[in-house]
Amino acid sequence: MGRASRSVTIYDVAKAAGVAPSTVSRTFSRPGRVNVETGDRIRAVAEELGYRTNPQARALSTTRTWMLAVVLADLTNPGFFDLVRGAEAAAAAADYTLMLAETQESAEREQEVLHRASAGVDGIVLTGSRMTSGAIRQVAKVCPVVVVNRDVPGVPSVITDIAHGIRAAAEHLRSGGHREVTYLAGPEASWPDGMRWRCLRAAGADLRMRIRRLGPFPPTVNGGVQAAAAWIDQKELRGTAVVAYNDLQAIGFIRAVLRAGGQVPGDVSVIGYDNTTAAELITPELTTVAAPMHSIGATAARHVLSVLSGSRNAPPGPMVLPTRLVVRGSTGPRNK
Amino acid sequence: MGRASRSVTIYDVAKAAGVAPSTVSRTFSRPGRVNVETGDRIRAVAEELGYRTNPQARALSTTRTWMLAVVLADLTNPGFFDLVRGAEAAAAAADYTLMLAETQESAEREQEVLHRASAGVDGIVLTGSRMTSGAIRQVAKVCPVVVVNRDVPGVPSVITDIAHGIRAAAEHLRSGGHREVTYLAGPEASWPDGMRWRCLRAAGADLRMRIRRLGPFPPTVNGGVQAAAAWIDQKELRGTAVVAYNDLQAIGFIRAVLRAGGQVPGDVSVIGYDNTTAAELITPELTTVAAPMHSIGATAARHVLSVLSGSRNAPPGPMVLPTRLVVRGSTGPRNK
DNA sequence: CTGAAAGCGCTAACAG
DNA sequence: CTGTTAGCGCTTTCAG
Repeated sequence: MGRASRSVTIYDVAKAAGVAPSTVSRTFSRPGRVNVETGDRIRAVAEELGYRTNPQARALSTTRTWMLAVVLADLTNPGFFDLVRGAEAAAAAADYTLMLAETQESAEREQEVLHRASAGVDGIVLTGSRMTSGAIRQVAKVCPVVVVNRDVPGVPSVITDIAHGIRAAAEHLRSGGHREVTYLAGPEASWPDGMRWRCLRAAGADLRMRIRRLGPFPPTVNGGVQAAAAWIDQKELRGTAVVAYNDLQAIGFIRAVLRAGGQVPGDVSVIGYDNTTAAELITPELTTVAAPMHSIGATAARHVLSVLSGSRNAPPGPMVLPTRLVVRGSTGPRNK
Repeated sequence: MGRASRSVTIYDVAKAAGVAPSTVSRTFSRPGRVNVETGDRIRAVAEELGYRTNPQARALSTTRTWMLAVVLADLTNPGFFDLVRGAEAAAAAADYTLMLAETQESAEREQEVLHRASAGVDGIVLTGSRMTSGAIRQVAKVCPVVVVNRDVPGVPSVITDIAHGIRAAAEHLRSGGHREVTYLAGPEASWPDGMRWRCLRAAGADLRMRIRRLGPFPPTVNGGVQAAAAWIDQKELRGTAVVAYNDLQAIGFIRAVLRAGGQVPGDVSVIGYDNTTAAELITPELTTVAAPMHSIGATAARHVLSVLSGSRNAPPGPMVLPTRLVVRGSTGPRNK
């Protein structure tokens, strides 16, 4: 016999209100199916007694926890804020509570987190995953999952139009006269990294630009600093423009170049990815590819919710949202 | 009768392993109290069947959810990252899972979030609260709470040595020859805001500096921009130094001043608060007061946990952690 | 519309 | 060490 600490239950309320427990239960779970007067009385008594419905007990009999998990690789990455808020908004609209978990870029931690979460939430929005597609499909079997920024066949996902954003970036550089651009690679297990690289290559081929790749480097300011060191080492091969895996990396790169006496965009034009708030903070301000993070989060959450409510029409492929290039001061015409 | 969707339960495992359900239960909740061979067999069978212990059911009989909530005002505020990670580390060490909730600076939302969370988690770390002390005490009655960055009599809390940090800031300015400093106020319901202001006043009185207050302004980059406009309007009264509510505000302030043609620190020295990563990103780099956010989070979480495990010795007052001034390029000698 | 009763999956006495 | 037996608080048939 579990010796739970006493709190106010439907039984207490029922006794105080002179009705059956099931009526109290209905009052809170199916308000329509109870006499409105009785309902009011019960609610009043409940309020007075300080009754709080116990979500665990409810979940036990309904298998619904009314919780959604958003699991992400790195809390620190500003790109996620709006995503989280979008998801939160969509969840709240459906009376769901959001739970956030960070995996710190570790596939192992991610596995563990997912394992835990999947038992306690109704659905999962998985972003920045470092796990294999197989492992993700596995999780998706146990608990509805929507993957963000990655295409995992068989699992619903929402991604952005990377090809378009990268193409716009390449065209922008091309129109500034740049013909040799270096891509600073992000984490190896990152799907968007591979995608950005391929798209940039394709755009380069199309626009007759030479594209080189450097890295991988961590997706952080410090990673960008490392990248700059490597880039500087390249001497004559380095070209006149750089597209970084993300804003943080681009910022680190710019700072390191400036510190080494270089000029941005004088010596090198730099483009980031994500359009985080930091992009506007630095000098020069960062040209970057922007995605509608809020919508992404909202779309993903809404889709998990729709699966939960039994919608059987799995979309044929990933849902794709648009990107756009935001031109600022870190890019300029070629200068040599 | 709740018609829960079938998943693997201890009964299934028990049958397959030829033991009583309670033995299976023990295997997972009290591994010590079961024959190691039997335990191994059960674990093997469980693994094979894909058994997952149901946290809701467990919580129902133990009243322990093994979840901690960290509720914070603004996800975007970089100061929180390390706090969250510290809390996460402490929680993980005790086998607890962290759940994050954002209140977006709204007391109403906060109330609501707390209401929800308190029913589903074992304890709460409450940071950046905008609620009244009374309301917080109320919540604390229902569910163990540790408040961060605020002193709420009767509720355990961890705060930082604001007086020390602000005093160091004032001394630093004073030694640069500054005698008139303006404090840019943060949100009105913010406890640290009031505290910083009072400490700065006190330090000013002590060091014979004149302290003025401007605001309140939002604790954001944009708030800093607004603050700069107000500050510039002050004309002769504005003094030669500014202490902002936080880094974001300080950054906005600096940018706006630079944009208006002013010099930093030439015309005005600026000090932030929090030592967020952005402080190092901007030009000039920001002088700021740093607090050990990771420790704060860890301390808070550990304390909630200790209350949960029945430690009855409530600390007499808030636990206070040290602060220090990080001097960078946004402050310099007085120049007029 | 309301009451009675049977679980949801797990834990915790209590015997043996 | 293991089996038996009551529940934890809530939902949901099934009667009335």
